[in-house]
Amino acid sequence: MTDVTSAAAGRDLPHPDREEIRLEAVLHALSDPMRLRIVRELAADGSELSCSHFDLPVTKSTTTHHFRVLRESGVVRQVYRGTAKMNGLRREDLDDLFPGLLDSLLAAAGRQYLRLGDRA
Amino acid sequence: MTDVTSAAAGRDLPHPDREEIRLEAVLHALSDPMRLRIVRELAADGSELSCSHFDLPVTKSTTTHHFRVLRESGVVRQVYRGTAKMNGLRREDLDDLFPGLLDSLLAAAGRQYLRLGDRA
DNA sequence: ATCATAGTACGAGGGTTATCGTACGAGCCG
DNA sequence: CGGCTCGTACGATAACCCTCGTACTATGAT
Repeated sequence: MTDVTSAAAGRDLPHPDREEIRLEAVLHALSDPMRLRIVRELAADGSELSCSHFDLPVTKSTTTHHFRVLRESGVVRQVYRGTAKMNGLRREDLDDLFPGLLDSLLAAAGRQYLRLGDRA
Repeated sequence: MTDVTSAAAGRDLPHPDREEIRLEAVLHALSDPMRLRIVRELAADGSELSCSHFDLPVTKSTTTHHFRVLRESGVVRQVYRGTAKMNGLRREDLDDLFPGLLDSLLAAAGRQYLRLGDRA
């Protein structure tokens, strides 16, 4: 049986409630190039992605660290599914708290990418 | 004679060119509560304000530090006028680089203020 | 010239961050 | 079971950041 909602989905991780999300924390999370890149890919894809889907130029431990920062700041929602940990943007929560902000940020990041390319 | 454009206006400070402004640096600058507060006041007022106009709960040296971060990230433009140092938001530059971002950011900050009040 | 005001420079303290490496745990597959 | 992959935990390191105090410069007013 492969019920996604069963306990087989794995232990769950601490997330801030919507009301606990702070703008400063979100901006800090997004001020790191690696994390901004993760969020951009997440937004481009639209669905949930595993941590290992991202091919980042850092080690596994560092990757874990960045995803934790994103989760604890309220930017992403993380769920275990089997051995994989799936990551999804908390679009609804963020749009509710800060209407238009996420889209502006993604647009700004996209523009800068077009302007400067990959060079960090 | 009180010509504002004369050399009497004082030495000038290094600012990043518009094209050099990086989103990550802007987000980092705005992720500090003190600096976010400064930017909010600056936006609310609309005109240039001196450093000493702000009544921040930190020392003068720390205030100097925060304004430098804001200037070096391209968020504000600083100009000496007599003994005062005037600060203005770089609205045009930011709007050109990242259309809508500053307004979204300010709106988000305003919303959070209404929601949570002053308590940092 | 004297003094007050606005801000700077420098150095230090204490905290946080990004990064790594190695060792470990938890699900899956043969 | 045994091994593979995914991700975690922990410790270490080096860099960075916010804050302060003290000493200093520069401009304007008396």
